[in-house]
Amino acid sequence: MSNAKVLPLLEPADGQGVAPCCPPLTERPMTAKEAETAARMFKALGDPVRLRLFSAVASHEGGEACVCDISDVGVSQPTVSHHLKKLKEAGLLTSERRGTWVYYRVEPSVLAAMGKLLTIAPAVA
Amino acid sequence: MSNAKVLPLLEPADGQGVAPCCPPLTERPMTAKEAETAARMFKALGDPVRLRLFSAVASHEGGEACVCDISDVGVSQPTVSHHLKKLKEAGLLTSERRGTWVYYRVEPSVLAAMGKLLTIAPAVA
DNA sequence: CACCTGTATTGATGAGCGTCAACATAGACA
DNA sequence: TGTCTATGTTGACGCTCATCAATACAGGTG
Repeated sequence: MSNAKVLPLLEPADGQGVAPCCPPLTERPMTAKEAETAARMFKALGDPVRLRLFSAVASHEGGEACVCDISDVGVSQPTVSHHLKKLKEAGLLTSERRGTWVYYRVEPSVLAAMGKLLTIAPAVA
Repeated sequence: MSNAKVLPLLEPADGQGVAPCCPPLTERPMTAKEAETAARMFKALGDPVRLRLFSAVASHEGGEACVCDISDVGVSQPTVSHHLKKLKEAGLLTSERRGTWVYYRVEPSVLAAMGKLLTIAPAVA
């Protein structure tokens, strides 16, 4: 149960498209269901410690990092583990155990989807 | 005290640039202070009701909306007012009273800054 | 002035969250 | 097997938050 897909925030992106959960925030008012989905992602990044952990993973070589590489954020080890779990449950990270260490990696499609959410002009095709 | 700048999330953008609070999440690990700042914005959008309110304002004609236009989100009027205040405190919205009604409008530079935070490739100049 | 509508504030309540110490689990190695 | 390191889980504590009813405030109209 390492890379469990906990939330269907967005489809696995069949070809190369991103298949975001919702249109840009500025395109039309979000429905309740869309907001529920998208808010989970924003909420996951709404904690300073989680944001640092996520940034540490995202900026690490190869887009992945061992827990031991990123756990210097000023909180205890159980708290780090707890936050990484939250990021995983939000669909922002995946994890994989390799020997003694557990490596976390970003879900690039989610990052792109969130970026599109904040797009100003939809630029209709 | 209508358009009070509550948080110095980003500079007023002198020329036309955005002057974001922090580099893209993927560029390098965020510092504690950067994370504190950016997390406030994400946290503000981390509630479904607030996300709907923000989207309603952002997608409304002219980028602004009267409270009466967007308060149909399934919660009481005081709760709507409370969430709009939170969005304002996070620097995502500004408000202005015009006669009987209060109009909220998005801070476009903040939207752009958040979008840049989620940029995948920094595309070094 | 009084009255009405739109919006904000107050105070209370219950749920959720961030944090830690203690403990548990997984894998490597001898 | 036992032991060590890395990571996850449990349980508890205090704090924050989302929500509402009641109330207050602002501005318009009569």
